Amino acid sequence: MDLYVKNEITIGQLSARTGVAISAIRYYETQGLIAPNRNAGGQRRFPRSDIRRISFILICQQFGFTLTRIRELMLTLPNGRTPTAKDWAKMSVGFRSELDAKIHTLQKMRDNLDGCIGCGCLSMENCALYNPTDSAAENGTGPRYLMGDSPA
Amino acid sequence: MDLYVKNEITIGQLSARTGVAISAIRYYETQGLIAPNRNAGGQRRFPRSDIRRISFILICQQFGFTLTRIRELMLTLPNGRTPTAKDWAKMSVGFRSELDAKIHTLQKMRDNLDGCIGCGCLSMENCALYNPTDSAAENGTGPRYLMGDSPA
DNA sequence: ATAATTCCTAAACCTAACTTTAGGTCAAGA
DNA sequence: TCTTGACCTAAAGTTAGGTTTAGGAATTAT
Repeated sequence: MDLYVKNEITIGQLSARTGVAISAIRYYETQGLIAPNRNAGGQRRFPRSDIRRISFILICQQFGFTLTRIRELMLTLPNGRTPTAKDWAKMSVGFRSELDAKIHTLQKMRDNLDGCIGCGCLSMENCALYNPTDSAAENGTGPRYLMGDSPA
Repeated sequence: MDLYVKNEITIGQLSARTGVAISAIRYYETQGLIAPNRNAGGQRRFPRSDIRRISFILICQQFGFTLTRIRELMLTLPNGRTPTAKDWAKMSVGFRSELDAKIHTLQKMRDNLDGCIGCGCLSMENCALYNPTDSAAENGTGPRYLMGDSPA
């Protein structure tokens, strides 16, 4: 009755719908990523919109975001009421460009790696693409050219 | 003298060139990702090609590979001699398509997420894009539509 | 009404990927 | 030579992101 009237789901149902383990869902709660209600008996009852929240978490993880960062992102969503399209859109300002940047970086790395493998520079002492004149040391740390710096 | 003749670098130099902490480099050795030589005094001496190996590790990590997987990938590289272009190319068979697939997945997620945010479906009960007729439960677990399944 | 499920908490445990610490050794330059 | 900075090992500690266990309470099915 409770479930029907309030249109809420149990932790088992949320787990089945998202593929996320019950223990993980409880863990997400401890990390402030979701905040389910409780029924009279103390059991968790989740709004259906939490299926979307969980999906969002999974997607963000694929992009390499930590749970801490994901919580920050979701903090801009309303706490009491169900988020509207406007709420999500507001949150996604800047987020979309973060995703774009991440994809861009990966593409760049893939292409450079591809180029380097093609010419053998990943294995050779003097590769114009990767490290011309072997002077990269002066420019600081990191695999700078493959990561995005231009070999000046 | 040793360094000049053998053209090897110290762990501090490798750290400076890659931006990877000395402790991490030692850790990579325990994990079988690199296998430096030792000088008479027992100190590590790295071939310059290990700069590329470290760069490769960093790139793979950005793509979400574990060190275990990365070690597997690099196992196809020769152990004794410096890898040639052909060696790297051989290793990259299949690898390139893994990278492509990863990028593809992220693009798909970004686009679907974008669409969902645009129409508000991440917050609404009945969204044709995300979960038509709310019957996704029958199709198994996971945030299936956002992750790639088509909504039938 | 009772049995089988599902759920609860708290605390311990786990893996990956490192870092820190402690107590020394090696190497390079003045 | 001697001193200072770089390096060594082994072992313990750390953080993220969970899972497992133990002991019990709530719910659902028969």
